[in-house]
Amino acid sequence: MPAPDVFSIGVLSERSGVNIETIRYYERAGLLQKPARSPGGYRLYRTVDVTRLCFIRRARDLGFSLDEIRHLLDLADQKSRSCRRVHDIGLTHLTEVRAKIRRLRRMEGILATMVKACANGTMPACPLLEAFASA
Amino acid sequence: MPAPDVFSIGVLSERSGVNIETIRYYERAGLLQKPARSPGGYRLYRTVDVTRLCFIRRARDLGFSLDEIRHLLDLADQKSRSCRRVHDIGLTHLTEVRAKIRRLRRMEGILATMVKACANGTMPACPLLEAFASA
DNA sequence: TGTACACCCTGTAGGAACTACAGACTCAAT
DNA sequence: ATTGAGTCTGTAGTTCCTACAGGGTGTACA
Repeated sequence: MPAPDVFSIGVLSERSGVNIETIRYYERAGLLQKPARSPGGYRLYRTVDVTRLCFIRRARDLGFSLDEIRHLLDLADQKSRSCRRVHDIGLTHLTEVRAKIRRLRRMEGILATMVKACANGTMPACPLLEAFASA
Repeated sequence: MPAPDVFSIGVLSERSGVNIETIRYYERAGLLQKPARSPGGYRLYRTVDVTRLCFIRRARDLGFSLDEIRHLLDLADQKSRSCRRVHDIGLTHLTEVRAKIRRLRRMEGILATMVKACANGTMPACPLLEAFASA
């Protein structure tokens, strides 16, 4: 590895918690820029790539599609030059994020109730399903 | 349709917001019980199926895998007889749900800041990526 | 009664987002 | 110079859907 702040895909995988194969897949899918290469053809990464990959991982875990994440990353990269466009895309995602938070809160409350009741040994009728019937 | 509280897969799809093909897929995958059939072989559903499907849809949207949802549904169905087991599984999911809420909150704050700044016409340096670097 | 026409059936093949090899090459340490 | 872990490309498999094709069902209306 030529420089101390440059590292291999294995190290990137370890630091980001993203599978090596998945990293290469994200590169093919255009979510990560093609990295520099060592003389022997090894991919060379930097800290900024760890940050970006962590973001992708978290966003995926929260149910965003790769397409949505591409949009969010474009926001971060400020590829959409127009402030108006940044505003609009941001607002759309904001609405979605808030809806997800609401639903998770509801799920949280219900799970907490179940867990507490179960700790007491009294299993309540399960309200998990009903909670999502409406919203 | 034999009875008024019994309906076809098309109606179920409409009421739950889940694609017809996906409903059949969930049945194959064992997330939905095999429904009753009309004399001609049509699937017959009831309101309880709408509830269950809505739950699956929401949970998927929140990033849970079908396997995790199976677990949650088992909790709801109380297939896991032991209260201790219900407690443990519930607690695991509760921890996960709370972590998701934390991350979404962070994302919400950042998006809100960006959107507000953009409404003023001043584009800030983007903190979206950094937000997920640590947790 | 028959005949449209929308709906449903099974089965299979595709897409998205990974994941897991195989077979060959690289790199660092000895 | 050699060994062994790590990486390369390419391809094939998995999960979770999604979209037909080709055929049967249900009902409404003439």
